[in-house]
Amino acid sequence: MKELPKAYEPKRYEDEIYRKWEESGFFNPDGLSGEPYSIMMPPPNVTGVLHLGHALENALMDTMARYQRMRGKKVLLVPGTDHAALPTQAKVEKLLMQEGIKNPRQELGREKLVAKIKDFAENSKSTILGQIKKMGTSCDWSRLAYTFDGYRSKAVNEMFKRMYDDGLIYRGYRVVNWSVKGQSTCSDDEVIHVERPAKLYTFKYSKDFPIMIATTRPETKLGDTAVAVNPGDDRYKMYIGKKYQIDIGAALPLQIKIIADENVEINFGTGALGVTPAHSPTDFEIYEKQKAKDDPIGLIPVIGSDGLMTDAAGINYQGLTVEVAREKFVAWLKENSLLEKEDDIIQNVGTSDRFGDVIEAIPMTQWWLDMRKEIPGRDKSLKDLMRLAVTTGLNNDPAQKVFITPERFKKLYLDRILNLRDWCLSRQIWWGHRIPVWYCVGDGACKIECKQPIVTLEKPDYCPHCNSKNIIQDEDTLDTWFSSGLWTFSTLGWPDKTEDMKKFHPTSWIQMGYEIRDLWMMRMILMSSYALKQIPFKNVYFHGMLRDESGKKFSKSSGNNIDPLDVIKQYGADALRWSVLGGIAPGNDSKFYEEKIEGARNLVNKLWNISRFMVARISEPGKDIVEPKPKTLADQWIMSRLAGTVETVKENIEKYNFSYAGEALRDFTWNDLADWYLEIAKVEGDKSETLNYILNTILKLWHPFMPFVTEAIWNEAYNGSMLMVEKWPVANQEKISLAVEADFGIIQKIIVQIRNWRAEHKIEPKEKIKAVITFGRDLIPANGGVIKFFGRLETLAFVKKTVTGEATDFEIKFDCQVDANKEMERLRKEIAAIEPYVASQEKKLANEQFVGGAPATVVAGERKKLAEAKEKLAKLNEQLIK
RNA sequence: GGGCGGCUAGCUCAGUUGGUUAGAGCGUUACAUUGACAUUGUAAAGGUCACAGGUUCGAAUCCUGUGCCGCCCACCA
Repeated sequence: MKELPKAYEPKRYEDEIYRKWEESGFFNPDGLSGEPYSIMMPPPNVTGVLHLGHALENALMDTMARYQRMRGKKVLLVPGTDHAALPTQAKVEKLLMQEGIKNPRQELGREKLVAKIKDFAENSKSTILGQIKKMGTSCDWSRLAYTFDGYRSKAVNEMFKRMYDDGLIYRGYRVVNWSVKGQSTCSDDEVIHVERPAKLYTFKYSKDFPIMIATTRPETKLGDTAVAVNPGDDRYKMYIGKKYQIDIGAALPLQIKIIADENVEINFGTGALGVTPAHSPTDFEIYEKQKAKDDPIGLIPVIGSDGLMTDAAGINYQGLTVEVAREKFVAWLKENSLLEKEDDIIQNVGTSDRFGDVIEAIPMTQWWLDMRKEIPGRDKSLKDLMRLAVTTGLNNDPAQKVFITPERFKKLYLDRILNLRDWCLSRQIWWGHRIPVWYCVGDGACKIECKQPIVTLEKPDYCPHCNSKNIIQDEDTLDTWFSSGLWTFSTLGWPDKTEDMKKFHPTSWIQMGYEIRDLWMMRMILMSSYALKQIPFKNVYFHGMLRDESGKKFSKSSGNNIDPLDVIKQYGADALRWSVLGGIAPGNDSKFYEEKIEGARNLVNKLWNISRFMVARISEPGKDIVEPKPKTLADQWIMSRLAGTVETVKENIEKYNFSYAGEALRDFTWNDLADWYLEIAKVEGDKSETLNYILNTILKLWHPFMPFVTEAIWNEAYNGSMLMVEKWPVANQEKISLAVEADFGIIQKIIVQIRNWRAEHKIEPKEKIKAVITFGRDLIPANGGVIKFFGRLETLAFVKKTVTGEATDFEIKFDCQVDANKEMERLRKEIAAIEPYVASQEKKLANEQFVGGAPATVVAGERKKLAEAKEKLAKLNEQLIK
């Protein structure tokens, strides 16, 4: 027997326990046997510290990892961090600007700025890793990965080269999403659409121009080269093919060609679209289409990468910001009576998710990944692979199919890839994987071939064509998601053919927030399907977002930020884990607030205290014990409930219903075990074996959810061994007995009735009363001791029922001074509650359609219910008359 | 414009293929307090399951429509 402190103090145990786990070597799968089970941690960005969302992710991953480890799997959970190219550079630049460095890129230059970012990244990396440990996450630190370390860089270059050699990566002059503030491109996924009021201007290029057009961006009209109309539009048909030369103030007169395009809607606006190929992705597509049709139109960039109007915009506009140029151009239209009208509208404007400024569409030469092109020798495009991975499975192999939880996200994913355009890979920021492409800037002796980019894994010494040593690397870096897309296998040593690759890929399960579905899941599927012909993971689970009490996202800017470390400090890691996991459903957001953490802390403490109680009553604690033989109904009952709980917990973890699994376990622990069985143990006595068995089992069940407190108790109770690698309990199905549970339910009902009666008659809890129970079944007197104890009865007598009614029936009479009026009132209240029910049951059973239509078992059940209710009612009426 | 999710007790949420008198936690109220635990116990109050139709013997659950809240996608100039 042991004396444990009254309350669980997480601080006393957590760090030491984590150290013991780490030292045990069981975080590393090499020390485990069994079937491999792998989870890759979504690497947190090295932009700062972990927030609550990460706490949720760690709780989810670790619960799964610990469960699987105890199930006897060879579990690998790889920790890591993401260099998060653009977000990190944006963040550090912002900090530097706050320190007074106005233009960090100009003032520091590439090398120094990258060094600063690296410092910052390394710093936040170590903070983050420390936080992951605090959460109790059982990951293999020997396989720690970073998207920007040597191994991962090697994988990135390899992937780029393979894709380039396959003709999927190309360099092309196209319209990109350009952030003027960030001085970089971004992908379509990083553009956030924001609704803003805007003006829609309807105007003509000149007095004799036959068609009106409308626009929200008048200043770009200085670069128009065509007007597109629907070929079926009778108003404009006759103009198709005609060319007009007009002067609206641009450097050169505009050459406007009237062209036909099916996508122009006749009924929208003026039914004509002013085409600005340089500054609209749609118009650029028209430009390309026209080129393909051998009926080319021009392309005039009038906005530069600095966000100012270019020379091509004309002497009156060049150097102006777009806003000023817009006003000026509109003024000019008005002066020349070309403006038909201006309407106020709400417009969706694309903004940069990191820099926040409005995204300009600007044509540039960039690196692209082709989504639609057939992969050499595979008869499929990347887009096809991405689709097949979730539908039939890659190569029609069901083993190569990704299962998505919740299922509705599968449809969203498929819809998304349907509209996928080529992925712009290159970024002009400096923090990130430099594109593995080199150019010969030769010594004048260059050949034409020297203009070709050289794509190699490492810097070549010579130009392969002219042998010049004058070779420079592409200035640009890769989209950060390119390296994240490789995560499931770059973490396992790819492109080398490692043992880990063989064992752990495809990975078993991954979890992530739904907000990065398009950014990350899609690209992992793309990369893995392409390079390995394997899916990256067999199962993917999407969690929702944690919000505060009023439904707002947690963020520093809205001042509602909660630091997981503070929560751990105050309540412990187990409480934090439980509070983020409680009440969540796959794919749904959930709310997080103080009371939830308190509730979790109370639960942790409750578990601690029932364990204390049990440990004190176990004469020979031992972890290798056989199932005890039940001696009483209560024993049978608790064993049945325990077995049922083992089953429920397992089933629900495997269906990713973490919340439900936990609730079932809580329900058993608190309501069945603590409130009933442990109380019974006080009267029935001699429960050592059973208590040992129960404690043993529930600690294992609780471990994935609350690793620290369970390990602490385990160590106190069964010192020497480690709970983390104990075998997960197997439900003894034979012990699950509905009959036993129903029988015990009768005893509970009797006790509740006595308690109620006492409460209603305001009988002091201390006061012992006498009672007589008329019973129909022997199990009632057999549990007399329990009833007497719970009901605080002085004496309890039993009378066997003479008339046989319902088998479960019992009646309690109290020998005690009570207020007769109160008793009448109580009886009336009870009668009033039952009467309507009896009436509705009678009506239901009188309904021939119900009796005829419903299954016999249902009808029989309803009949029984009616009989019981009627009997109870009769008895109450009888008592009332007395 | 298209789509998705939510609407169940004061609050946060369960409710698994339609079948007890719709549940839990928190909060509230009353009572208790040397007991493994006040980070506790016992009990009570509290719900037209957003609304309107429909299918069915029977609907919180299935179908249709409406409303409100939240989110995602889209090149509507």
